[in-house]
Amino acid sequence: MDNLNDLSKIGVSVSISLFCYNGGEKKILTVVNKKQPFKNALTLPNKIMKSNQSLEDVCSEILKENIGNDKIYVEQLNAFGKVYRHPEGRIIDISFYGLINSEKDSVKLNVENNAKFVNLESNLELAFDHNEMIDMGLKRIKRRMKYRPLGKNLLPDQFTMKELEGLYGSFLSKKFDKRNFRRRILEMDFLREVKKVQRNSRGRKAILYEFDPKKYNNYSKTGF
Amino acid sequence: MDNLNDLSKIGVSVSISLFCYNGGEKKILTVVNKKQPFKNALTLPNKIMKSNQSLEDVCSEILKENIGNDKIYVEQLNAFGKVYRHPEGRIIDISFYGLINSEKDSVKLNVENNAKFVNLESNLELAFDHNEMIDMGLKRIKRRMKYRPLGKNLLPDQFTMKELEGLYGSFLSKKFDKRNFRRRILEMDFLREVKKVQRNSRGRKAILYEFDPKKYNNYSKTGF
DNA sequence: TACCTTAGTGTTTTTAATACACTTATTATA
DNA sequence: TATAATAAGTGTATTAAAAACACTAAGGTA
Repeated sequence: MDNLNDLSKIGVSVSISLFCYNGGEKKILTVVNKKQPFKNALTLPNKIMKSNQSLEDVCSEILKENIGNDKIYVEQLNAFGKVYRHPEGRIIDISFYGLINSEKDSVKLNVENNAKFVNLESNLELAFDHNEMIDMGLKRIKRRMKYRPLGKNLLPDQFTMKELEGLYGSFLSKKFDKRNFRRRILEMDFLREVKKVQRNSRGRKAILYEFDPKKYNNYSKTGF
Repeated sequence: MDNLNDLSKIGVSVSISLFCYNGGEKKILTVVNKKQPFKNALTLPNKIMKSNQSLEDVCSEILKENIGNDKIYVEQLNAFGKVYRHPEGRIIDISFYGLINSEKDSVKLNVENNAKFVNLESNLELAFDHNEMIDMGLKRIKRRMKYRPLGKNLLPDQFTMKELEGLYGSFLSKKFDKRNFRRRILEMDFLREVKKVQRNSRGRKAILYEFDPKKYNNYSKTGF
């Protein structure tokens, strides 16, 4: 790379679409942009990569900075490299998505950055090409959950079948038949019963489940 | 990006795993590396990105340089960003894969680069993390062909059902039952009959098919 | 204790996937 | 020119998976 300096007027940034699912709602972590031309616009948390860092290092940094916790499941999505995608210069972005449960995972939102989880509604508008990144993240999750288990990172440690069904229904935009859903999930055999609890003020107690870590991880790697 | 210059001692390269399928064999385009420490080793064709280029522009450049034709189907695979992945400096690579049919698509192999298609055998060893890239490409193709049609870019314009079956069998490492395969493919309804031809020195004539471009493209976008 | 609310359960029907073997068309050659 | 050899093409029965569907059980409240 004799001429790396000439060629390297390209900055590399990493951004994360950090999804969370709370109270039946899909949310995403946003920060407020500090610079013109998108000053005060919402963006995905992101950071310029430094030459001594790996992509995962930058993810860690972004997560620590914005939620004070980098023990979060992330996966690479896509590189965004259009020439004029960033108004301040030539910056390509390697986009990741992550999954979090904001009760179970410790989260200290960075006040300075105005970090917050906002509802994933269709009218949510982020600066740059960040909407595209979210869409890609959602698509990836949708596809992934058809052949791998999902929930460990998005749900609390223990949950009812109805809550799991709600999660699947929410991400797949689909209403499940609860009998068929329950049967299919239980056949996959990665859940174990914990106990029964009252989930609502009245009505029958629901069975609480948790993921069997070994089985969950196996399926997570190899798919069904 | 006040400090883009400090931070930007990261080079960005693009590489392509260009797959081709000829005579029942999967092949991949390789070039011979010219610099130490991997001098003379086989690598994937790749190029440093310049700041006025998009990722796709670099792909075009790589393709033109090595096969003299950039009208090739490519899709982004993954960014590779380990700190020491490249011995000459800090370079992250955005890896693409592509599909080509070397009869139908015009190909002028770059002699200077020693560009050639080599058989995809398990003992093929490339420099850098390029084997990882190929593996990822193959996995992606495998997954993709389960819910989208495949073949348009890898087969000649007209082909027999047996040839299509061979392609699927080769990429999925699976032997198909020819009756079931034929039924499934024809039900998907993206092929049309052209005529019958003698494919071998003897035996019954085979039906030649071609892809119906509209239907193929629809399924290609939306999946089955 | 009756009634309202929520959780949990089985069976039937439909659809998709798999397994399986012979017939037809054509060429080579006896 | 008949026949043996080769390759292409075809249909049905079985099995497995997905979808449709409605009642019973448990607990709280009035």
